[in-house]
Amino acid sequence: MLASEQSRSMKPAAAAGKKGQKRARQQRFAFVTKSEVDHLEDGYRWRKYGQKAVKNSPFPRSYYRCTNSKCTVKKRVERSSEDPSVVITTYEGQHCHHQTSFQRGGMHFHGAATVALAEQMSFVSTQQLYNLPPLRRQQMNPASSESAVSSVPPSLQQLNGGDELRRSTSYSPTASAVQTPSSSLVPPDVSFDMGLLGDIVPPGVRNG
DNA sequence: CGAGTTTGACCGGCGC
DNA sequence: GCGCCGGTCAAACTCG
Repeated sequence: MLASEQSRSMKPAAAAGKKGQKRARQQRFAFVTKSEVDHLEDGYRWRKYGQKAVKNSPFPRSYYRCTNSKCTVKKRVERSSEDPSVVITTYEGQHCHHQTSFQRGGMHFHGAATVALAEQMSFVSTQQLYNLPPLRRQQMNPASSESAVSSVPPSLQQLNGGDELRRSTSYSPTASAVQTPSSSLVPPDVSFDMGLLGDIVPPGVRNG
């Protein structure tokens, strides 16, 4: 019986393979989205492959993967311990394909905007977003957690509940002191060629 | 029947 | 060296 358990021999480097270059290869960007649902419809198909309870938050963290075998994009979804209505979504990697399901009538395109935005920002030097100091999970006092929430621009907290996404969507450095102005949400350097957004989000909505 | 979700167990790295 | 924690896989279960 135990043999079956041993037969697992899971993939090395797969489990917490944070061996410097082993990971940290794909671009990552975190979002702070004000939403009641964890799983935001972004036009892509995600498959949940794990869920874990984290220390900083009473809410579990969900791990999603793109159903596309060619796509190695991963998504981490967790709620803010301070604001249960705030969902922190961390994307890792880039989609090598277009949205898979658009015919879904119930799709909330605001989520699509989120990801589209993410893709656009993906080449904004993710490292900049993750410019956080070498603070592991040690001194992760609740205060640090607040820092993450604090990084949320006031515009987020003032959302009324209708058109929140376009303003609540903001990449957060995750517990970092790197305060990024909302205006940076759409850096002028980035060619917002209406790539995905233009396809998903109406011009009016993109009015950052 | 297939795809997706759920849950438990395990690994690997890091901190102390 | 040990313990803790995050991250991933795999099998089982559920729903369409």
